Amino acid sequence: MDKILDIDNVDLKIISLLNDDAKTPYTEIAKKVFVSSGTVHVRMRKLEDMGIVKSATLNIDFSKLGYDISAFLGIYLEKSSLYDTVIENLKQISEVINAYYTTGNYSIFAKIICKDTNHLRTVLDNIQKVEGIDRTETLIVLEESINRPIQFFDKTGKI
Amino acid sequence: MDKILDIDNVDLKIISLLNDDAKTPYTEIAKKVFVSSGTVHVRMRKLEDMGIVKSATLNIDFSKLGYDISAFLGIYLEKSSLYDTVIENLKQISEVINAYYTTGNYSIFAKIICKDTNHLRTVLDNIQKVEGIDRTETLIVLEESINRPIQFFDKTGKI
DNA sequence: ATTTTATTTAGATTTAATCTAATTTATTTT
DNA sequence: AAAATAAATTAGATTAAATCTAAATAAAAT
Repeated sequence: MDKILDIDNVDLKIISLLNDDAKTPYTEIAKKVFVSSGTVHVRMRKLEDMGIVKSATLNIDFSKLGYDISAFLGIYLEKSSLYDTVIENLKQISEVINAYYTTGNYSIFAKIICKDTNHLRTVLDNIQKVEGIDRTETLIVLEESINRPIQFFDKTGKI
Repeated sequence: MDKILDIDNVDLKIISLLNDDAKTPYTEIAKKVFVSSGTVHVRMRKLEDMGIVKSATLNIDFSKLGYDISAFLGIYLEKSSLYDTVIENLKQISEVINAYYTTGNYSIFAKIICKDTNHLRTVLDNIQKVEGIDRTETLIVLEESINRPIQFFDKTGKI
């Protein structure tokens, strides 16, 4: 039984609306989806139980909090078998907020957030020190031009 | 007047707790921060007014919704002056959920989410068709090993 | 020291979340 | 196709939280 079959347009519409603003009351979601608020509750509990909706988080403007630099890091390992241990070490560095195993030249692809260039320098130093990391390439984010949630479609168009 | 000076550890602690679970009732946040729930409200309104907290969104397991492939794209432009118009065109492609202006070799660095390899193929085709794009490099995400919110620190340690 | 200003709080009111039982809708069986 | 069963949805009641207001406290300025 395919999980995706258990998901209908009501579910997707609810996810879509809450993705725009996770604090929207279920009563309001209910009106927009043309069901009762009870149904919204039931559907959301189902989505949470299925692990589809994992949590709700804030969308924060980090630069306004003094975290002015975010950057992507392409990390080259000495041996790709070191992946797991390097990831464990990167978890110890709190500025690393994402890390991925990707196809392409990099062994690990990561995202970091820092306060300023000095902070960035320190973080890069700490990352270079991690056993098994050969070298890194840094892509500093100068502008975020698109940042939006996924949009769902069915045969009839946007949900 | 520096905005960051208006933010104290109470604010950061509130942001930190709500970042873990944006649906946590303010009454519960209040207990953990040792202030009244009214104060949590006031602080959150301040943070929203200052544009620091922009919104709350869901953390969704896209693979369970049938979106099995996410990928980063390094995009090379014919001329870097085409940045703005290319971004406008990328906004029309709903699978593009992030796009950045970054240092490094790429003119644009983007993230896309697709259902399967067929869908990825279509999306890549559509992106290649965008006027001004020279070529792209695709980094397909095979595993997300770290995904967490930023952690705040002051002189005394983690907030 | 006194006034002014800002922040926090307790308590009241409004609003929403959650639960339950009943109804409706859909599915299966005969 | 009709009856029986199962599943989903709803209205309404209860519980809990958000929001507002006015008073109290604390901080800053004169």
